[in-house]
Amino acid sequence: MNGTISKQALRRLPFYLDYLKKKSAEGVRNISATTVANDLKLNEVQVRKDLATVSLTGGKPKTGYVASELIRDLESFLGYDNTKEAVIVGAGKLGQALLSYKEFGRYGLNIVAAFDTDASIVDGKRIFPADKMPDLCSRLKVHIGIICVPPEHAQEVCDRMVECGILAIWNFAPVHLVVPPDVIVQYENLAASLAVLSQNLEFEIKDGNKF
Amino acid sequence: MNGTISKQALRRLPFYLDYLKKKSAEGVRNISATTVANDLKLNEVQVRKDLATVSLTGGKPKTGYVASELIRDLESFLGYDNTKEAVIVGAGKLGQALLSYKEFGRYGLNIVAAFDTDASIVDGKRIFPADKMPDLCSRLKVHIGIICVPPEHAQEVCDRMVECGILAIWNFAPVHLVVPPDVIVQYENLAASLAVLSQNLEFEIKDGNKF
DNA sequence: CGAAAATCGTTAAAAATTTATCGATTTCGG
DNA sequence: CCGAAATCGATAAATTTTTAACGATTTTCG
Repeated sequence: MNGTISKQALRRLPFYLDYLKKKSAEGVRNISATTVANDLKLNEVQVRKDLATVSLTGGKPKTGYVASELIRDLESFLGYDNTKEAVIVGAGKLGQALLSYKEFGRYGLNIVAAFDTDASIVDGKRIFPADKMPDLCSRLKVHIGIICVPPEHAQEVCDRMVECGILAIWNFAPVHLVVPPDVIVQYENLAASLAVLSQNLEFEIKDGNKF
Repeated sequence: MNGTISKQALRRLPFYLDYLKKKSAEGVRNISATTVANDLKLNEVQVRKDLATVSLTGGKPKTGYVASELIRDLESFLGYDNTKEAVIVGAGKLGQALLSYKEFGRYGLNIVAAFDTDASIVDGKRIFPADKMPDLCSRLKVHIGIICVPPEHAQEVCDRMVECGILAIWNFAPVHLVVPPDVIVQYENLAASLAVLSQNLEFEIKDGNKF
């Protein structure tokens, strides 16, 4: 309905999508924002607003949204129907995990190659030596780079990516990256999530499970 | 200084910590909120406030904070000096990656065991059959559970964990989990991060790198 | 010593996000 | 057909988070 969306709301959309797909697979045809909110333990108005932003047709009073349409609209909004190419640098455990994560295809992300210092093969996919990156990125017009190297090498890998024309970097290394203003970095920070979890757990234990 | 902290701020703390450790290793003794903010591209007041909440001694005008003290205070605040035990269920690629991620120890997290349907060995660590979990969790008083199984099995693993006395769940499966009110769930949602990245990239390309 | 520069911590304003309220619309059951 | 129940979409209030403004303190240097 409305094109703009907040960053927070954007992060909720994949949740809705997963949920709706599950419901849809269970045979649900129509679904209301109220139901989604209850099941996902979110505020009803928030869900309604989020869905209104992405839905083209809108919902109908009393019946709600048509699940299949809503799924389609969410996928479209999230760009899942518009595959983007990406490369990974760093084929350690994490890099390998991402490389063999089959689901990325459904998220519109196609990992076309992985690089590391020494070439090898993971899950049937070749790992290329790092110096092949520039050529490959420019030839295939890859704009997304995923960094999975140890923190001390992250910045140099980042610099290399920028030289190769990468515009968006998904950084799994726990360091801040310095990039030109036209390059965006999305930090994937396990420590940050862990911090939130631990903090909450601490309260939980301290309060003796009050609630 | 002040005990309360916002969730957002809490997520920034590990960033500061990584940054400060790097600087400290480079020989920096004193550091100001201004410098941190500039290097990390954050708002100066925000950084100052964040640091003020965790720092016991506070900073001094003109010189800033003593790096080593600030690091200590951050680690203490984040509970990194107070190790918590955790178990992983699901020893696929992601589970293995987490299991062999050496840095968790520095984050106050000690993964004491991993479980999966069939027992095996990863990185010198034994993977136990899932039915051993209840016994082990209760004996070792483990309160954190990490879910790395495919989405369709996440809820049942979650239920099992709750039965075992787990109080906090770090969920890497892209599904919402239903838990009793005294159990907390932290979702680690790769798709959500990817959505933010893609969305930003789209604007970037559309705007022709205006900025 | 004393003025200038840098930084701190606090208070206040602005912006973003979440939550509440309400009238309008659609379906269902009698 | 008509009233009750459910849901939508929109507007408004409340909350949270970020950013700005400012006086106070400490160091540096002429």
